[in-house]
Amino acid sequence: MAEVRTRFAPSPTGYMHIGNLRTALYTYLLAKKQGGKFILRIEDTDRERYVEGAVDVIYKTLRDCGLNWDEGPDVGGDYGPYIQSERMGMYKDYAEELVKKGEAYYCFCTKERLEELAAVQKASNINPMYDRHCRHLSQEEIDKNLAEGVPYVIRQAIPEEGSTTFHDEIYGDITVENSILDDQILLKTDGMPTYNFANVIDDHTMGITHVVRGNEYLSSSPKYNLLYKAFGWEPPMYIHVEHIMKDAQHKLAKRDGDASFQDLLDKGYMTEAILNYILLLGWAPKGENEIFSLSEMIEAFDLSGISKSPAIFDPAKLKAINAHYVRALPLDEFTKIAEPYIRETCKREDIDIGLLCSVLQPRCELFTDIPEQVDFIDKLPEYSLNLYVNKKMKTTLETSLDALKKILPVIEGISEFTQQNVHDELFKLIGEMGVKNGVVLFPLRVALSGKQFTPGGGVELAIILGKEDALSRIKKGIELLSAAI
RNA sequence: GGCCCGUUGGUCAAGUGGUUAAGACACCACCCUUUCACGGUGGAAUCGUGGGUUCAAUUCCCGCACGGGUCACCA
Repeated sequence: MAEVRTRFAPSPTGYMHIGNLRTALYTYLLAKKQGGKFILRIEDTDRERYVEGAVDVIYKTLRDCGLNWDEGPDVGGDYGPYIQSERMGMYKDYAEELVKKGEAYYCFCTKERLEELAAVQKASNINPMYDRHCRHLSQEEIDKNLAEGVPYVIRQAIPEEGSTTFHDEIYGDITVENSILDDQILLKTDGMPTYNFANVIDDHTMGITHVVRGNEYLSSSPKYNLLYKAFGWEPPMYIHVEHIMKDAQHKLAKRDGDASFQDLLDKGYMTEAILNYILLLGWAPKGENEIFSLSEMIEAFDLSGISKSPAIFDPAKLKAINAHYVRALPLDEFTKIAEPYIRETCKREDIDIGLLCSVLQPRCELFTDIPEQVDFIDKLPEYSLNLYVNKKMKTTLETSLDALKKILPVIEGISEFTQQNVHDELFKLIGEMGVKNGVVLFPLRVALSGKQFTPGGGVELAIILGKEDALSRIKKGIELLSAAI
């Protein structure tokens, strides 16, 4: 079997939708799984939509994700150029070849006539389709128009009868009647190919064997097949993938705020987690494992796992996967990434970042949550005394006050303020008091942080804050509780 | 509207002509614990609907409903 060649062919919009990224991922995996080539082609035939710097967004996203291409605009290859606008010369020739074969024809219809036609069809409840007015023009008329420089397009001559079947690897054989297929435009008035035409030419001339693309192309695939047939070419294998939805009836769209790779990055998700999650959105592994590195994905990926129905994007699951990756990070790496987030709200220089990170990591799902988690360190927030009351711990305002009063001299008495010493002394106190750990440690944690949830327990917080600050916060707690009781 | 595609717990989903219908996330309970989290154990929760075929249908066929896609000189 010939070498597998797949391609990712985005148009440069400056925005990488995660649905597109997922398509790129599947395309990449499909090629790599079979030791084939993954090709990047930029489809920029729409000049009006050109966005400065958009190609770089594509490069950067793909590279960050590790989806490195074997051939492409910047790395070259034997099938270039890899930017559609640089391949302009060839499309016209191919279109004219089709005209000669009788598989396509010149159309001189004006925009006005087309609009009128569409209006009439719509009014009479007929499906809007080109009426093939120019399909039967005499050669004299055609030559005359051409000679006079009348603007024209080239349209595909769809067979007037019969049906067309194409095969999709996910959906199987799909058959449609030719009578419902429009004589679509192949070459525009400006000489540029339409997407549908350029795609076929490019895929064929680049030797693409498998086409992975969004489900929206399912309906136009018969026309693609007819085009391949008209040229006498072998069509590629088609793999159509369903959309990623925001909910049951809406696709995940730009305005939803988390539709692009960059949006997700901005929200604090890790690249590996995003890639891992989108892999699972529309593809199911054979085993029970759901966590995959890129190389593991290549190993595990197969077409049979691709879903036929749309998948709803679930931020909760993404977050869970992200948490998995955060926890799997070596501590020093976690620290490196977490520090800037910590510094957003915690400016104190005298704290032990290493200790803070070691307790923070298991409680961190998203890096962007960190600023809020550590904001109590610089300044004790105002807090509700209700925090001291915990049914399960059996703590009340009274027991908390009592505990804090007993903790105070113990902390004061520790000369070498280390985690070990603080731990030992407090547990000695707990032993003397004959109570459960929580009765002492729970109020301590509250007094030190003023928060319900904290990175670490009372001992760790005391060390992070330092003896002096810890003492003043305990005193503050005693003061508040005394006043309330 | 025509045509095409789809429909298994709240979400992602595996799977089968006879199964206790996997697993993950979320949820609930309990355990562990220095709170929360992490970890562990357990729980609740699913085959859209109506017909047919069959000894047997979630699985095969048809209709219906619902959802999506598409019908551009956009890609």
